[in-house]
Amino acid sequence: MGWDSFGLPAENAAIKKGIHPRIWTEDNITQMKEQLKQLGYSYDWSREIAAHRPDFYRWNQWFFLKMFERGLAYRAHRWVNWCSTCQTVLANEQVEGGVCWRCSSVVSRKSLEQWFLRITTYAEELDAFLPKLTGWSERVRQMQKNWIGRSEGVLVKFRIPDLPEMDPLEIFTTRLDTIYGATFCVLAPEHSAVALLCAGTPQEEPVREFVSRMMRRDVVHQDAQLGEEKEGVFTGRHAENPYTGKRVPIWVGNFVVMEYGTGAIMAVPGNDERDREFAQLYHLPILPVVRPADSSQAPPDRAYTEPGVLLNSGPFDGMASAQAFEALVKLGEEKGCARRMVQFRIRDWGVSRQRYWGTPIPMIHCPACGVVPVPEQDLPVLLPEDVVLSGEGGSPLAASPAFLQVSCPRCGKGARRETDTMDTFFDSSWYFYRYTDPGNDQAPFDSTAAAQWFPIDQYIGGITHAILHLIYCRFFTKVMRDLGLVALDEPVVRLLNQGMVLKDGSAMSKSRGNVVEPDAMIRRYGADTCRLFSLFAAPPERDMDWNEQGVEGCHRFLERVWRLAAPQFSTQAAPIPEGALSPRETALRRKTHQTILRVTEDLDRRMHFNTAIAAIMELVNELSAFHLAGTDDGAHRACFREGLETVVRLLNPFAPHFAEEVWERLGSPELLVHVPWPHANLALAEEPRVELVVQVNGRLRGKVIVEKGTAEPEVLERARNDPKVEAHLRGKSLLKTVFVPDRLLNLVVRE
RNA sequence: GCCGGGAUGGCGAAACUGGUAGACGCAAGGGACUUAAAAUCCCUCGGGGCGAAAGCCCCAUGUCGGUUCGAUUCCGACUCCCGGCACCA
Repeated sequence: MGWDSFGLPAENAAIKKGIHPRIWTEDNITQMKEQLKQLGYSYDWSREIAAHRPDFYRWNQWFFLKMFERGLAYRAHRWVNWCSTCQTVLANEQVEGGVCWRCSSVVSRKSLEQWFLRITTYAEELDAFLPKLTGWSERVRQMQKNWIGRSEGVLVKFRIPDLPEMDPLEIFTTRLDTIYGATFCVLAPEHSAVALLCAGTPQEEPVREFVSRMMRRDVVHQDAQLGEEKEGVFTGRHAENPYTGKRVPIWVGNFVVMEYGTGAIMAVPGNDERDREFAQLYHLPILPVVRPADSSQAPPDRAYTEPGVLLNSGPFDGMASAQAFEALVKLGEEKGCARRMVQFRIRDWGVSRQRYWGTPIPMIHCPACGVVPVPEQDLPVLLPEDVVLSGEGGSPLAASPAFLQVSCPRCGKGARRETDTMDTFFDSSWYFYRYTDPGNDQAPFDSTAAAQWFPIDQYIGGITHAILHLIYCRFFTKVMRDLGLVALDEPVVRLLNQGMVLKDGSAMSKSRGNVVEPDAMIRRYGADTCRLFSLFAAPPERDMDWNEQGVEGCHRFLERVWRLAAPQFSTQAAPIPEGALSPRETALRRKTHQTILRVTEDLDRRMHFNTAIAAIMELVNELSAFHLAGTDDGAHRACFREGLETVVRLLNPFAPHFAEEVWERLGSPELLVHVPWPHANLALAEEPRVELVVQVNGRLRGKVIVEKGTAEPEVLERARNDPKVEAHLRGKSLLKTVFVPDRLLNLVVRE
C-alpha cells in the first residue's frame, strides 16, 4: 500500500481547519488504514510507503538531481496556467475546459520561472511503444496517442526582405503541398518576432495594443469552442515565400498558439478552413491550390482541406498532394529553406508548484554561482515545520527563514533555497518501484529487487489516470532505464481500468449527498457482503451502481450458505466411498469440480469476478436441492460435504471472514487462508453425455442426449427419430449436414 | 470536425473461438409455512400466436443490409449514448 499523501487536499484542509498538513494526513492514513483492514484486503503492510515521509520523498529529490545532471530538468520562463483561487500553477492537463480541475475557477495566464522535466525527449518513444502495449485497452492507448500528438511536417523559412539583418521567420506545416496558396503569414501574439517586425511601422501601436490585450485574456477565451472570434492585426511587414518569391503580409492572430510548432504559420485560405475564415474577415486574398482528385467539385462555401491534385502551383500543377509534398521537400532542402520535422503536441512537464505540501525541489540559488544542485549527501531537503499556512500569497516555503537561507554548496556564500515544491505526479510516477525495496536508505530501490518483480503483471487504476499518471510513469521508467536502474522499456504489462462506484446513476460526492460510507455499510451487512456485492454487481471495468437491494441479495446468499453448513458444524468429513455412487451423487460431484474449474478460470485469466460468484451460487443452488432430495447415507453425506467445503474454499477470496468462520466450525484445524486453492479433478468434471442441438436450416428443432464423442451417423439416426425433427424433414430433401461434435447437428433441407 | 468505446428482459448482467440468447442476482406475481407479519422454502417471470392440455409455432440482442448451413459474435451503412483530442497549422 502506498499513500499518495502529498498535495493540495491536505494543504487546503489544513488551511481551513488550522491543522498542520502532516497531522491531518497522518490522521487520515490511520483512519483509512483501519477501514481497509476491516474490509479484509490482503495488503502487505510491511511494504507500506507514503509520499509525504522523508524516507520516500528524499528519492524524489534524488531523481530530480539525476535528471538535472542529464539536462532532463531545467528552468525556464514560461506562460503558465495560473489558478488565482489555488494561487498556483496548473499543468495543461489540470486545466479542464479552461477551468481549474480542482476548484473550477477560471484559469488565467502568468509568466513565471518554472522547473520543467523534458518529457519531450521521450515523446517519440512514448508514441512508438503504444502499439506494443497490447495489455492496455485501445481506449487508453488512443487517449495517449492524442495527447502525445505526433505530427510529421516541414519547417519552412520565410525571409523578411525589408529587415535583412533579422532571422528568417520559421513556420511549421504538414501541408507543404499547399505552399503556393500561402497568401499571408500569422504569428502568435507571444511570438518574439512581433515587436521587431512592427517597430517603426505605422502598425506599431495597433499591434502593441492587440498583443497586450491578448496576453491578458483568460485561458477559457483562447478556446474557439467557448466563443473567441478570430481576430488579428497586420504587423506592417512582409515575408517572402521561398518557393514563389512572392511577398506576403505578416499578421498577428489570436488563433495561432505559441506552444505548438514555431508559433507561426503560413496561411493557405484556399485550402484551410481556419485561414479562410481569417482571410474573409480581413479581406486577404484567397487562392485554392488543391482540388479534389476525382471530378467532384470543391465545396463553394468552404475550403477544400483534403489531399487532392495541385493547381495554381506553377511547375507542380497536376501533381497529387503526396507526390507534390515530396517534390517540394526535396526542392526546399536543396535550397536550404525547408527541412522535415516531427512535431509533438505534448509539452515538457511543468513540475513546479508554489505550494507547501510537496517535495522541496533540491536546488539552491546563489548570487555568484547561479542555480546549484543540493549535494546528494545533503538529501533529504526537509520540509520546514514552522510554516504558517494562510492560503494567500506566493510560495509558503519563502516564509520560513530557516529554510530559505542557506550557504552555497559551491562557494559557501549566502544563498537562497528553491521554494517551489514538486507536482505530486512526481511521487506517483515511480512509487511502485519502491514497493520492491521499501526500506532502502542507500538508493530508491535495489535494482536486483526491482528486476525480480518487474514489469508489473497487472496494474489497476481508474480511467481518470489514462493520460497524466500513465504517461508520466512510462516516462520515468524510460529515464530510469537510461540511468541504468532498470532494464525495462515499459513498466506495466496489463492495465485494467476499473469503473466507478455510482449511487443513483452518478458519481458519489459530498455535494450531491449520495455518498455511501464504508463504515456504515460494514456495520450493517459486514465487510464480506460489501466485498461480495461490489464484485458481483458488474465486471470490474464497468461502472457499477450501488444498489442496496443488490447488497441485501448478497447478504441473503451468505446466510443461505451458513444455513446449509450449520448442520455439518462439528461433524467429521467422511471419505467418499470408492465407486457405486448414485447418478445424483455423481452429478453433484461433477458440478462441484466443474465449479472449481470455472471459478479458477474466471478469477485467474478473465478477472470476471461477477461470473465466478454466479458459478458459486449455482453450486449452492445444486447443493440445496441435493440436500433436500437424497437419502442420508454415508456416500450422500460425503458428496454433500465435498461440495460444501468447495463452496467455502472458493468463497474465500470474496468473503474471507465468513469463509474462515465456516471453515473453522466445520472442524478444520488449519486456517483456510493457508489451505491451498482447491484442485479440480478433471475426470470427475467431465460430462459423459452431452445435449446435442439438432437444427433444421439453422433453426433449433430438437435436442438429443448422446455419449460424448458420438459420431455423426448415430446422431443423425437419433435426430431422425425425434418426431419434432422428423416433422420438419418430412417431404423435403436433405441437401447437406453440418456436424460439430458434441455441440450440434444442422440439417440443411429443401422443399 | 477527427479518433476510440458502447447499445442484450422491468433492472444489474451472462453467453470465453461463429453453434441452444437471457446463466446468476435484483425487482415483480403466485403458492406453502404462520393467528398475523418477518424470515424461509417452492413455482412463474422477453413479446406474440395456436391449443382443453402436453406441447407447438412466430418475433426478439439499437436500425437497415451483407457474408454463412447457422450471426449478440464477422463485414458495410446508419441512429443514439459515453469518452478523448481539437483554431495544433
